Amino acid sequence: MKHDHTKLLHDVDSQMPDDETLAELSELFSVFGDTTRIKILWALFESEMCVCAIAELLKMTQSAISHQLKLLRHAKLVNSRREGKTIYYFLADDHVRSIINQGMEHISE
Amino acid sequence: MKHDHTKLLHDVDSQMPDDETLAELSELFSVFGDTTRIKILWALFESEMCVCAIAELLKMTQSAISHQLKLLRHAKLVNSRREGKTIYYFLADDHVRSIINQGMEHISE
DNA sequence: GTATCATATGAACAAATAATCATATGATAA
DNA sequence: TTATCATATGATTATTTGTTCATATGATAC
Repeated sequence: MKHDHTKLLHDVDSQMPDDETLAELSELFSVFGDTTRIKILWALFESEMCVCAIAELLKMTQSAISHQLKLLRHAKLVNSRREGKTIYYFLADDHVRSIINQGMEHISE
Repeated sequence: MKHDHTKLLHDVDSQMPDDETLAELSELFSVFGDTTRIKILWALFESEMCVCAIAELLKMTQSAISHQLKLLRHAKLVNSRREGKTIYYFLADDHVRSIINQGMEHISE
């Protein structure tokens, strides 16, 4: 007979957030799950930056950076402001820092 | 003339961790960036669980869960212990909770 | 208006990834 | 040892994802 764990399953399931929330959560983390985007976020720790500066920093095309910034914007991790032709990107809030800091703590052990 | 930002780039670059660290960091976050794995981790918040219980909880095959647990193990987010035929998985440390909590804070705004 | 700089975006393609299937390993009980 | 339960793993496949290329938009200067 296979072993039973219906009681445990019920307890655990009752604490589990709904699927939509968990999907949002994993989507958020997957935004952090790319080297290019992590580098962009880390750069913005120091200062707001325009797209072409980020591209130059990471030695990547403007297009690639722009595509990634779009994802970061949609995840509400960065915001932008226009100044003439230039668009400056900056961190949306402090969660970015704390999430990345927690991640750094984990890998530095 | 294109606009210049060599000074900024130098400053930002000097604060940037090395590529290897940033790669590790993004790999860590990409482990959180999947619904199945987030569900597994959330389940383990409540209690250690054996593989077949997790599979039953998430209504997925044992194989799929086992593959994901492997990734979680390699990221050092979970550990396991054997008890007879059964293998119990549990959270490796408290970073898992704090990272997920920070993520939850961000999406619930 | 035209030219140019800065950025955004759609399509296409290559690489990475998550689930499935079949099978292997490892432990226990008979 | 044979049968069974619990888990792991390799190969395959469908889907997702990141970059590139070409082009579009939007602002400024002339």
